[in-house]
Amino acid sequence: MSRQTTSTPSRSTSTSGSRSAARRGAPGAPLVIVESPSKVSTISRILGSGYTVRASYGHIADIAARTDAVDVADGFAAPYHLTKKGAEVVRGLSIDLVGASELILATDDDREGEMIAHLLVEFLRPAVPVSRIVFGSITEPEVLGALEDRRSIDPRLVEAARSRRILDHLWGFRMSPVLWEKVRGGLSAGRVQNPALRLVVDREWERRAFVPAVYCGVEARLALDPEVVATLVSLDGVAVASSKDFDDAGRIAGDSRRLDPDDAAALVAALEGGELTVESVKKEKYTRRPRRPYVTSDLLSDIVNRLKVGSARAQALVNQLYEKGHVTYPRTDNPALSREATAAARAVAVELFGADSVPAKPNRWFAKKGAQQAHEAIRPTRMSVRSIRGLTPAHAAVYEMIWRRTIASQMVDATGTTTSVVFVAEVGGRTARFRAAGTTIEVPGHRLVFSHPDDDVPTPLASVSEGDTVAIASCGVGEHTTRPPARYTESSLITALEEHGIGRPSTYASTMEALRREYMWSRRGDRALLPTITGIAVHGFLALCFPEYVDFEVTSRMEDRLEKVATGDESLEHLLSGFLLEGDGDWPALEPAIARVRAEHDPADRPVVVLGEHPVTGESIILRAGKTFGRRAKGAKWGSGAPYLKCGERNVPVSDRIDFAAFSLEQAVALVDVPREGRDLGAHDGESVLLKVGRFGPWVEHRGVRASVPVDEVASMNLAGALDRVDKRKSALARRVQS
DNA sequence: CAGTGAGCGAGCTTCCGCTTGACTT
Repeated sequence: MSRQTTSTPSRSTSTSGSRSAARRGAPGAPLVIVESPSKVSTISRILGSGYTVRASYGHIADIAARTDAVDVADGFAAPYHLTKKGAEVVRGLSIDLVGASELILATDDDREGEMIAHLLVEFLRPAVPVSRIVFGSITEPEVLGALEDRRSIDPRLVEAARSRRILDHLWGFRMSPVLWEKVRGGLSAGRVQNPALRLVVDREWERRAFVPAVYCGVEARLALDPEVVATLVSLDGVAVASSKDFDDAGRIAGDSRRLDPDDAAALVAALEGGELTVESVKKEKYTRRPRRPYVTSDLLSDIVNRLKVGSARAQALVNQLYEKGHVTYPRTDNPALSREATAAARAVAVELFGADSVPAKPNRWFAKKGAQQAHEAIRPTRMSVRSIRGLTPAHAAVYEMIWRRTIASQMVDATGTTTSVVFVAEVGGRTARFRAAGTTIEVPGHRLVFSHPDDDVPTPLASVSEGDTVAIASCGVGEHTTRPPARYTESSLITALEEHGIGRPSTYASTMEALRREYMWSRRGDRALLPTITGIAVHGFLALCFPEYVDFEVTSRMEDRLEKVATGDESLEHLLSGFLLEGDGDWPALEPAIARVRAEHDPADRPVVVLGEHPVTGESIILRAGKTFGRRAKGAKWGSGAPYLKCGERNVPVSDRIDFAAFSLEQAVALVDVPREGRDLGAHDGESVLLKVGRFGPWVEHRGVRASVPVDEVASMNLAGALDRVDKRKSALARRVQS
């Protein structure tokens, strides 16, 4: 949804008169402006009645959402206009400013906060003295201390923010139209979404190319207490291949060898009822630090995984806890805890688990390079409060996660011992070595409070010594298959973006929604993200024509350059000119690249994939993204824009949402072989059953009832199968009529 | 994202980053 920008006042004008009296602060009192209204009451309480505290509600102004918003010829000038909401905010603040003795800008301590402060001055035009203060957390010492540490707005930081804003605008508003021209109307490109899409699409190609390897292994259950399962690791000194030894093509990558099934069977037969000798016992210290206190990406991931909700809902849950004052600021990239919070978390741990549960020197956590660090980690505001009455179960669960994670972060490492035992057996003239490993945790430390699905599960190993012989309780051959890399979920995608420093805590959830518009989807009840055919086509196009602009490192390079702007070592114009016009060490010039692609790239050369040849006609079958049709604002389409299969002269539509990794030549042939007018599967009740292929995929029809057919069932679809689908559809329709 | 299934017509789409509401069920 695009934001309207206007500086004309609208509605609530009639009430502004009466509001002004109520709103105006104490005469002669300084006006303090923060970004978020939920900070207002706390800061008000700290400052007392001598100050008026108000909020800007985030950004109040923006550059226009139009391609011509930036005047390149005029040194990349891009005027900021009040947004619709910003105009209302500014109107209210001007009233608050009447009679104020001074204006104190207390927006967040980061680049965007500096820009908001700057824009407030630009649009409020105060006649009183203006100063800028920052505080890391809303505590009395920090806030009062900040008042003693006034500064002016940093114009370089503002310039860095402006550079970021304009660069993103140029990128998005110049590259998107190339997609409309070369791929399909309505599509979008941008600094954050390009690499995010790449992650999802690359993973899909990996899965498509993945060749599972089938291999067998031998496992021996040993008569120990607790029972130990030892795995065959080598035969006659040659390593036996296991899942980690195979690459994505199903080949063995290292020196190991696939175990021959006959060898395995012979070995099992020989070992049955026998024993293994302990060849070596190796003990290593096991240590795991606590996880860092929550930053937005970690917390969203954990909520999405544990509560099975989308990232937007996850973000809303945290926001609501914050708005009620239960947790600190919910959008942060900084895992650091304040000194007070650290002490409070330690005190809670000591009270619950004793003095030994915290390290002598408090654990400290640091933000990654490039992080904005305007806030501390997400933590309970009152550390001793373990649960809060009156919350919904979802809110309570999120609060408890935050509480646990915070306390755990201040506790001692989990330590223990990892024991690895090698067993040997000489059977039938062959030397078989087995291995078993186990971990015992002696000091659980932080694990007492916070557990994570990725935590190691303790697996105590029975005590054995070198030279011991151990009876084999049972022995067997196991057949295993390697698995392709997992698809991303919103949770893991957000984590990956955060690791690359791409996107900001305030935008992760909306980035997911933006990508779901055209580029990715998930099946009902499944969180795995699949790229659409459009998404695969767009990424393919971008990777081919603008390889530097799908790079995971572009954002971090941009951040380095913005840092130079912030320190005064580079000008906005120099940075943007390099980015758009001339190119420099960090990026090729965007505009010439676009001109080249416009002139040289033929949309006809953009198959998504050549699936292979039709076994009968010999023609190649090609999957293509939809034609360059536009889409009306209200959703009605100009052209179908749907992807299609091309086989000779014939075009067959395919759903944008198919399982691309599994989409095979056989499936494509089955689709292409369905005639345009449909295939008659036979008659039932005097009327024929028809199989057709439409733009939402294949479907069958009988007596006006239509039911869709999964792509992988087209080849084998017959009269009985079609009637079955039609019947199911009929009863689904009937149920719907009832309710 | 349930459950659709045209083939005309010639003007729309788009970025990232701050922050809450005012809608309905």
